[in-house]
Amino acid sequence: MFCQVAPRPRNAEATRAAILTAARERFSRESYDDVGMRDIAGDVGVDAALVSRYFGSKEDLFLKVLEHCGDGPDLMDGDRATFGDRVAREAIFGSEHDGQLEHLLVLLRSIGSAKASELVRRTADESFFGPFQAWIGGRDAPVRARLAAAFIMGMEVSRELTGGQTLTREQSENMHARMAAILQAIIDG
Amino acid sequence: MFCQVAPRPRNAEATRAAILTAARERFSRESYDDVGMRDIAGDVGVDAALVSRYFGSKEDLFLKVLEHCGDGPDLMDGDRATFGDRVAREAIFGSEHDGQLEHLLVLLRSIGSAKASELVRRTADESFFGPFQAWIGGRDAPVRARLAAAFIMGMEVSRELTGGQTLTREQSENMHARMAAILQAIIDG
DNA sequence: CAGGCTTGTCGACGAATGATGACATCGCCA
DNA sequence: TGGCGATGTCATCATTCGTCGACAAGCCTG
Repeated sequence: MFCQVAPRPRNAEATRAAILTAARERFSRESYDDVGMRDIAGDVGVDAALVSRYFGSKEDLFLKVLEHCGDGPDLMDGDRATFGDRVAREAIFGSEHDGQLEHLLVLLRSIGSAKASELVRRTADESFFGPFQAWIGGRDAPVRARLAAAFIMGMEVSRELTGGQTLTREQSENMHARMAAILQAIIDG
Repeated sequence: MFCQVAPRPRNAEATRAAILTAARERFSRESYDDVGMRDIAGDVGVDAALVSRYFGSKEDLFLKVLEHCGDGPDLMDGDRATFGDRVAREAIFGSEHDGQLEHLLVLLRSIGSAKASELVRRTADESFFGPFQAWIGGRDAPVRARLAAAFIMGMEVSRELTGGQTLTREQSENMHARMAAILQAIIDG
């Protein structure tokens, strides 16, 4: 007996959106090089050729994902006085992919890939470093923005590298407090 | 007129060493996926098959590079009281590849690659996080080690992302001072 | 019901990659 | 000097990847 799956209802817009969502999830978990068109298509239950037809090249699709990522919640939304606490909480306790750092995660995953690095750099500049620096403001804003951004990104990298081993609850609280204080100090000038 | 290059003298050990050096330089500039056996062989002026014969698989070669990287100068060599200053100087002013951070650079380049991530994680753990944590010591050493490591790695990532645009001399000095202070504060407890 | 545009699948191509075994060439040693 | 092991090259394979054109199936309109 064959397990015949129900055919996807013919709806171009829905399919397009599903592909984009699947692509975003893939690109936030694996690097540009490791994500294949066939993988994305498989997640949606669609042929790989369709992905190419809807989004052009793989690079175009990746760019669309990067553009779309800016839609989510933003690090800079919220009270400035609690920035350190909020971001540290997200970076340390945040569930893996539903938070404000997903955009950053997509960028970090593919930072090493030669084919994607140009897009990654430009996007990071236009939709992260730039606005962040403007939001920080004050004396030495470019320097402080780089420091804060580096710390945040580094914590993501660290989580990736040491992903397996978790800290105790107490240690996590400790780390959160320290990270929040450092970040807030950078933000405040 | 053909430009006939002098044939490489037949010396297995020298060739092996040259391949390993070329591989280390490649892997510190490009990700695991972007580095091809033919690239490395080309740098040495040798056929790609020879690389396979000397080092087995590409993964084996990458592992050899990771092991060899530990030979260089270490972040933890030197006066503890000037750790922040030293590392910040290297991270901000350091020339690209000859410093103590080259090891870290190799790891960061290939952190996204699925084929290399297992080796990267293990190496980072064994030859960086572990010793670093032990070196830091004192209260909450695991937490402080993670924070310091994250900050250092984040600065490398930041340099990569914003590589094109340089800061003014004054801004760089400013950033160095801030980064050194933060790092030193973490180290000191 | 019939035509036609839309939506999706299938098979294949060309390029690039890591890897392998057969072959050529160098240098040492008897 | 003749031979033999060490050193290096060449051609090639199998696989994977992104992409493309031809074809099939579905849905709406007349």
